[in-house]
Amino acid sequence: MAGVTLKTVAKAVGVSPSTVSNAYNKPDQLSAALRERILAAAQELGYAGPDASARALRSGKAGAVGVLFTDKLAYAFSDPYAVGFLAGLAEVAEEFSTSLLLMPLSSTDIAGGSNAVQQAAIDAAAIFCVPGGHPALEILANRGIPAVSTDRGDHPDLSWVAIDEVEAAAQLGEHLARLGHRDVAVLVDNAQAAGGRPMELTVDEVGYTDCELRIRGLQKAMPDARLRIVSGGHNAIASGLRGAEFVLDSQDRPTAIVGLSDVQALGALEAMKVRGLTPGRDLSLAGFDDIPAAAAAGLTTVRQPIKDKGRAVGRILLDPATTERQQLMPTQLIVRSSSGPAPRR
Amino acid sequence: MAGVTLKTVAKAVGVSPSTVSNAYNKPDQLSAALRERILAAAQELGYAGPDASARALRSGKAGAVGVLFTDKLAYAFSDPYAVGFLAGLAEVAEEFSTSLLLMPLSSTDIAGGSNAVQQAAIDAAAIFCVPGGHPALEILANRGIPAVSTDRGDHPDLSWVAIDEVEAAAQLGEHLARLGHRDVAVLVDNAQAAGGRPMELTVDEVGYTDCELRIRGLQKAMPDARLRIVSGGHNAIASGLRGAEFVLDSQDRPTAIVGLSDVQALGALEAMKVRGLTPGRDLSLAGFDDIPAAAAAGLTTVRQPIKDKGRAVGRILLDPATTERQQLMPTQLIVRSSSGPAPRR
DNA sequence: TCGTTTTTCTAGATCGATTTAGAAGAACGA
DNA sequence: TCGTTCTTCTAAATCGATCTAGAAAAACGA
Repeated sequence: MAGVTLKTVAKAVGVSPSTVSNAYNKPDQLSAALRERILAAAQELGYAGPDASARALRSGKAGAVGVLFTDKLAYAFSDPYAVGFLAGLAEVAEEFSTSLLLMPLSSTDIAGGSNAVQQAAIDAAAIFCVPGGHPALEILANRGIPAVSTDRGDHPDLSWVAIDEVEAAAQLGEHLARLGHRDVAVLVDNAQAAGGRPMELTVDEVGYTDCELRIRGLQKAMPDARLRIVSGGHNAIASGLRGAEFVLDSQDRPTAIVGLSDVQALGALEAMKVRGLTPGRDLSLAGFDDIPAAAAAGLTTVRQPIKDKGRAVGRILLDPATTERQQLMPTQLIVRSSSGPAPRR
Repeated sequence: MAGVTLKTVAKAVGVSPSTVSNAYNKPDQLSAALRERILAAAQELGYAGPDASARALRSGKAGAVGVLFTDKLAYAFSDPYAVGFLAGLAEVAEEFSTSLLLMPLSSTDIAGGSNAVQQAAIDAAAIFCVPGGHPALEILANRGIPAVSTDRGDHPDLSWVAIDEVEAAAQLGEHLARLGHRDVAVLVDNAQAAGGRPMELTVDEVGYTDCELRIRGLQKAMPDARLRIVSGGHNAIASGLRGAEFVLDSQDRPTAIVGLSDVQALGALEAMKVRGLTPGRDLSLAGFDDIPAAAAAGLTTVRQPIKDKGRAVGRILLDPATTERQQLMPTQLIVRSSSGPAPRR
């Protein structure tokens, strides 16, 4: 049963291996009758078609696109925003019958090379929300694998599909400033705080490029506001909850909380509920992304077209007809009931 | 820059290719000094480490697990239930630093072999909600790739992690029967109805194994009820909406609607809202899965431990210590406000 | 000091296909 | 009938590593 290769089939039929290969890959290179005969013999022998790895090696095409998907792969799926990106990407991948390879980014043994990013057989890669300077990015670059990022890089020849993070956050900041907010807590994703102990950070300690830019956008729009950057851990509802608790139970409570993702903001919403605080009245709350649950929760947020982002990344990676390798997607401030005028002191 | 291989590095350092290979894979097989020298030379030459495809070919390990993920890959991400499964699987994959290969199942050119399932370099596969008899399953079997399914198969040597679909559905059926329901519409995922035109089906026309079993469970629990099987298309909110519309606007409205997934049920909920129908009073509604949104919507449903399912599948595929290759997971009927007594005629 | 073990490294076969260049034969046009 | 083109098929090189068995050198024990 095992050990049946192209050669076995070729011998059985009495043709050359090349011909068997052609039977599978280039049907017009041999007579229909012979092809039938070969396929039948293959069936008989239990040959399941050309070996994937061998083909990949010889032809130089893996038939798969790698997805570098946030630090913790398992966390990625807890954010509908990330999932939306993946859905868009999958749509295009499906169209080009290409597989999607989700790679864990655990940075163990980077040098030794026993790393998924190092080992993965991929033709190209999509980089979603990976903190700048992550070793995996370097590995990818070293391997010479074309990549598209969801963050604008500084290299002019880097491909990306992104939003104007600074501008988008600035819009939100202006909205809050107009409402009179001068004391704002910002909830960010942070690996350091993942232990469970919420902590306050400086801008430079924020690892993720997009988060950093959003904070700068807020700062720009509300230059004389006090911005506290707080993290309760990875990007998840529980982290938002913890981060918000930390802030709400502190001596001087801010008048507004901004989650740099809706997921974080929804966590903060829970913390507010527990404390009997009404969003938009007692304290303003805003998020980022506009995931479906944000609408249901009445959350003010910044909408970005996430599925389109995924699709665009897919097109750049797979569709040769795509020439624009740097695409800026539109964003929109969505004002809902969770934001309101800052209460008087 | 390009064309740098093991050999190049070996020649540059003045050692054999085997030694360079060992420098990457078996550090204890050579002196630390030489290893340093080799790694340095590799760096210098721009060698990015052993080629993934070549390694996969020679060593027979691809370092990836395939995921056959529902018919339409893009649809899979619209159901939090499916995403939960993936999250659990990803967790285990990450632990074993194995990648996850999401394969599109579009069945084009199955015979020719230009198919993702045929071409994928994978060591094992997880089969999630793929209709029985799908050609991809046969391809997988032919290739001799070990697989774990989320449906119980009939072969005794097949691995699976599943729930007792019949029993789970029967519990829900009993609940509805006790409430006096005798006329129930069942919303199912169906590819035929994907065109946009909702349609009524027979049990045998339902493609998915799990759906079929759940219907049988309902039938078993409510033998003298009328069960109408209806589909509005693929598994998505919009399909549930369309299917429910079809049923609600028909001559004889049922007294209860069961979505065979929460996503479908949530779609039905929207259709009811539009028509001013209060779930649990005017008409009962139930789902399946217990996704987070179900709780928020007050949806009666059958809970299944989806993340654990994903984890269990991952363990069977990757952890040699796992011996139980067929695991039945528990389910639980969650009664919420969306189900109530059948109104008198 | 000599045999033995251990460490360090290498030669050559091999994994399973695809590709390139070209041979053999059939069909064709004049 | 002869040269040309087209179809159908093949031989041999190649993709880039890993593996097995074993050689050479170093370390060790008595």
